[in-house]
Amino acid sequence: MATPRTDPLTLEVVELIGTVVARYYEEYDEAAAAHSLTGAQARVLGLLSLEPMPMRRIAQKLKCEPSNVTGIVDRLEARGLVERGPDPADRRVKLAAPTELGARTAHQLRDSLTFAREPLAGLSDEDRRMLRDLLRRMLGEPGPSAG
Amino acid sequence: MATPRTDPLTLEVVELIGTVVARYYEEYDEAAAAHSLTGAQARVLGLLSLEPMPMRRIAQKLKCEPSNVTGIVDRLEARGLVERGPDPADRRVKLAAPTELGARTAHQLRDSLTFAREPLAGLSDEDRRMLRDLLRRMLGEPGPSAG
DNA sequence: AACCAGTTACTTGACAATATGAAATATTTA
DNA sequence: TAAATATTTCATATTGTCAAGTAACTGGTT
Repeated sequence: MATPRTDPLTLEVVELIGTVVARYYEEYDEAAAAHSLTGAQARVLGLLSLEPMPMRRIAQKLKCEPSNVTGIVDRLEARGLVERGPDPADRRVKLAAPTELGARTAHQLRDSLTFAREPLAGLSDEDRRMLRDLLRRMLGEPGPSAG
Repeated sequence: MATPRTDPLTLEVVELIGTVVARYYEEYDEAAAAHSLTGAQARVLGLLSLEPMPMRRIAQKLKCEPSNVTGIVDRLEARGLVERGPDPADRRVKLAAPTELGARTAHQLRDSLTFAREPLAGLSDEDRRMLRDLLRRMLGEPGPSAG
């Protein structure tokens, strides 16, 4: 296990990633707050705006207990952003889906995530491609060349 | 406002960063849980292991209300990981510092953050330098060439 | 020096949101 | 029928905000 724990270059990259993570969360919560949503609520609403899904799957995506999702969806439903409907294939399951208002809110939320866009605007296309490839390799994703 | 919201390359990089963020938090919380610490507790302990500081400064670093820090440090103190001491220069201030056990725990925690190291191990030195420079520019940091 | 107003640091209390885990209900599956 | 699954409810802990309270510092005045 000769992992290079003290390699200064690695440490610096780790710290930079930590900064990226912190700023990402900060901006995400700010954007959510601008719509009077908590971070968790915004995340669930964003998930559902891509695709309605059962409560259990939300819990899996969020990596939390299903009982926790009940409360979050309750609050979103109370605000008219999400609706619970039956699953025709399984009467135990409840499918959560955004209302029209919820879909609009999710769209606005996505638009207001400036962090993603603005700093990247400072990079050239070439830079962005490079960054994409490095992140892909870091995450162990195959990338299109392997597909 | 001609922000390129739909530029596919930008969107992909944004999504990759989102994945990095998610994995970072996941591993951080796992590492913390392995020491029976919550994420917030681990973050505060990590902060203090770099440098003891007043309660207020912890709140600033965490971007939360000082009253919140009181509870987190209370719990860390109850477990013998952190101690509150007086600030000789200002008797209103309480300096939080890790105990020896706390310092050891923080060190182990840092060591178990494999996400930081392992994926980076898949990158060459050249790659890491490139990633560092791109992240730096993305974050609007000057970098050493400007220092 | 003493005093007083305003500010600052921290804590406490009330409350909401998030999170877990155990137990209950309804439904599906074998 | 028995076991497993999806969801909810309840008890409880943590995290977070805000308002109020206490202690201590600061600056300006005598």
